Amino acid sequence: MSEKKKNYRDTLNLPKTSFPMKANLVQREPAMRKVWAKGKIYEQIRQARDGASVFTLHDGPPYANGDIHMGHVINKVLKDFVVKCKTMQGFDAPYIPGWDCHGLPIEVKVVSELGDKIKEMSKLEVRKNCKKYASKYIKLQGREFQALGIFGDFENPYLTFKPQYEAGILEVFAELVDKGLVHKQLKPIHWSVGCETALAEAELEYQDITSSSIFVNFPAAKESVGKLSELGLVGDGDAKVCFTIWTTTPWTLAANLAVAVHPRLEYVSVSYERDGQKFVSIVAAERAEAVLAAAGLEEGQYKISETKVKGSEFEGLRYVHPFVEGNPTDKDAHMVVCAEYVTTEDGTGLVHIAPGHGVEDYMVGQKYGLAIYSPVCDDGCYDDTVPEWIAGKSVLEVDPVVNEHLRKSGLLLAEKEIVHSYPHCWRSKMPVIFRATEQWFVSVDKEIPGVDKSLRNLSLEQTKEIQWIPSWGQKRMDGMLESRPDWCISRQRSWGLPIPVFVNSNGDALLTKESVLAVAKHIGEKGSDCWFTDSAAEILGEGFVLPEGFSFDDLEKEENIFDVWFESGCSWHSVMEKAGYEVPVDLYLEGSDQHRGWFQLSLLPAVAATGRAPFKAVLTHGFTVDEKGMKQSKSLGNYVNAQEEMARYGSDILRLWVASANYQEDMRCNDELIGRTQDAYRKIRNTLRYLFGNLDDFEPVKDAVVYDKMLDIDRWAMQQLQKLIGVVTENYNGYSFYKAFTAIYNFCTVEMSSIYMDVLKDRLYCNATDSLSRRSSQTAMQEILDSMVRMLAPILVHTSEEAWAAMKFKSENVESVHLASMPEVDESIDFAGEKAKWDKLMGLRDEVLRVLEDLRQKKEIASNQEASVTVQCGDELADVLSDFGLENFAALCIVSEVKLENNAGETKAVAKKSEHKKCDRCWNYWPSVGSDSEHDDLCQRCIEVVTQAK
RNA sequence: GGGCUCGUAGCUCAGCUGGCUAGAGCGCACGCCUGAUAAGCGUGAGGUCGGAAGUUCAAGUCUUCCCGGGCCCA
Repeated sequence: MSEKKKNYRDTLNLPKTSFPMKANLVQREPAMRKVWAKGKIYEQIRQARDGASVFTLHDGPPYANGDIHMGHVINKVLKDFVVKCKTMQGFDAPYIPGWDCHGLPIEVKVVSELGDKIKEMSKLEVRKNCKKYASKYIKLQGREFQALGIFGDFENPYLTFKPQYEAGILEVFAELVDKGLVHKQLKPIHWSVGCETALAEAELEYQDITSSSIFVNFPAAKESVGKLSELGLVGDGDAKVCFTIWTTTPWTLAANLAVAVHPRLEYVSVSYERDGQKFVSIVAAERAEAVLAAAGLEEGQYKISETKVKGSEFEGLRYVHPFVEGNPTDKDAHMVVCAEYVTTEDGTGLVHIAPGHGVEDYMVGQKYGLAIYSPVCDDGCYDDTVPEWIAGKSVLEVDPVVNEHLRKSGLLLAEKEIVHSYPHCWRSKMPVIFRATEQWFVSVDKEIPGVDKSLRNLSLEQTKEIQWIPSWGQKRMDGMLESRPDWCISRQRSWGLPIPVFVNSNGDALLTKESVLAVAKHIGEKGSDCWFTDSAAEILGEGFVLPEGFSFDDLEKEENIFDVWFESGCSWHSVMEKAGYEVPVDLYLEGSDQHRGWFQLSLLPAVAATGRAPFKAVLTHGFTVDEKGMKQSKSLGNYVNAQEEMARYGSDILRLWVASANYQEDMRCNDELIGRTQDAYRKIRNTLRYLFGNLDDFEPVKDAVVYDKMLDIDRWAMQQLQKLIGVVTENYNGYSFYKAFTAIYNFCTVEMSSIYMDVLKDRLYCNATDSLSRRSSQTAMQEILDSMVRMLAPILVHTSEEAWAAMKFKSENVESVHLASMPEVDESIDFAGEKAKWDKLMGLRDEVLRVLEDLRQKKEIASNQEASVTVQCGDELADVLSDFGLENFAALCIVSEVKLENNAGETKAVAKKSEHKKCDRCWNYWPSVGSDSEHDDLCQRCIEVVTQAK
């Protein structure tokens, strides 16, 4: 008996394929990449698309430092999705990866690695080491990116230290100079004491720190006390009359030049006694009680004046600096001024002003003609213009000294500690100070000649022309453009592109469009090292005509370098425009932090130089967070190591994880979550494998069945495929990869695995190999396999390639699936018109399956094939069922028999164990089993198949 | 503190202009199959739609406030 059964097994068309169930991605992927590398796949693709419409995704340069992390993975994989989709849609979509190579992080790292050796090294030698360092990481990251299955011109990436790139930066800079947007100015900027350089906003990190916050009495000058008496604020002639200020940075008091009040705010005087000395303090009415509380004075110990005076009344009054004798500047100082930004949120309503140490202070100082006094050196220590007892001390450590001095002189009204968020240098991690230095700026508010608009306004106009994905990107960018200050583009370091300014002995700067272009030409040939080796004459060229007042033997080179953001912000020109691509490019795609960073700082130079944004569309993605939605960091221990994940699961899994998440929001990510995408991968892979297994004997040219002659359920499958292609196309076009993924995945689980492929088994396995019914389903399966593999190609780059290679027949005669095209919807296949019918049939099928489950729970049947089902329903459904055919519906439910009772009542399915015998070959319980005495264990269909085969 | 943004089952996502007992897939539980087999199928249990007020005949969907998260800034 068992022998007999075995024989029947051999008469079946069981799946057969060499496409393995186990992916073995970690082993298989590198081998596949070797084949791609050997065949120069990227070059092949570019050649194949030569002459096609161009789609330009311009790569934002990652910083050439460290291993790649999940942020890189998300960004680069999304970019690769875009490039591969566009390529498969027929575009010539180049991908030129780039790296940001200059800048502080590398220099700091190199300097610390060099240690003491650095003292004997020239700038040039330091730069050489930096270049070596950057190059190492460019190679490393390049390998890591390619290990993700990313295609691109990794042989010729763009690097911001390449001479031609540097020349491009200067060409853009020349335009800005020509338009008068570049100027030098003494201005407070963020200064890193640790790194001894100016910092850009993007180079700051905010951390909570504890600061000493102090209330200080600034004694009013004698001549001003009279005025205060007139105003009715001072009665007691013995009292020390003071303007009371509050500050969280005591060290800046040394540079104090004024006290600001709000012109329309009301002020009062409070009288009290301290250490036997009577005081009268001027404070904002709203702040009086809070100030007194801070000073530890209780009710009865003080008196608040009835009189209230508007701040504007104080303008021009004088005070005596609490510890600086005389005026350290050559301009006016130590007076009360008015400023709109003074608030009563905290403090006293009087603000100490140090124009050299705060942006708002600076602006107030400009208005009142104060000096920009900044008595702090590069290393963060006071110079010798301050009182002797603090001269030379580090401002980061001097606060207690200042406080103590004030306490001794009786002017410290109160002191307490506060915790607040304060900017820190991203490299040295030290608190940043505000310090006025001479820096180069790009003006955002100066009118650009010819257009009569400022760079700010012109940029704001441009954001309207850009497609922002998601759409709120514009709001975000506009907000930043509206509030940003002038762009400080100079840095005082070695590792970067020098700002091409020459100075003569009069201190006049040579900076013209012509001079910058002349430098650009020289640097484009020799690289920026030449700035440190060559003479001004060599750099500018012998033939350069100097403007009046300059001569070659009286030209010093400035040693400022550019903010790296200015460098990467010119990539649209250095990389794209110079290579002949049209600018604006089609797409920039980065994390949403780049609204402030690369997007904005590319927009500004481009708008300034060309009047237009450098991109047509900007797509941003969110960041990875842990499973609870919290920020990931190594110190919190919730950090996901991209290298480990790749080594554990393979890059197709990582890519599938990227594809499965909605990148517009934060993406929850940990090892478990990535591991779970393996389940989805297996389902997709097994779906492909099943299709492969049943197509082994199928030759389309010979066996294919035209759509009209296909079986109903096969046409249904074809319809579902068209629907899927439509959804996937739409979502690939809209960069909604996770929606495309969901559609493909659900197609695999529901339409294919749970319905179609299950239903098909009887027909595929048991019908005659060459029967129309079998060929019909194979035709659909071939089409589905071919389309699925192509739709999966942008995401599962390796697996789809493996599948493509395993396909005996393909819709396109190309070696790699990445050279193939995306499937397109076959408009002749109407799935909408058939939907109503199928909804009814599938609904009824669900009902039948529920009834069968009941039967199974009662142990009356095991497999569905053992069941006989009776459907009771009304006319409408009965008609649908009759048209479809009861035997077809039985096949759809994988039961042996379906009977119909048109009882005009509500729809109901009844099931029982079949009364018929089981066919030993197909396991169906059909009436025909046993009707043939020669084959009493078989059904009629199987008898025919078995005898025919002989 | 400010700007932008997000918060629907354990996970990934649907829920259009407010309108039936809030859906899907995965995962989970239970069961079936053993002719896709380190596979396949079925059934089922899971949700105060972050919270609270409000507008409305009706709110996951609109308004306000609050809570929590993220990015950027101060």
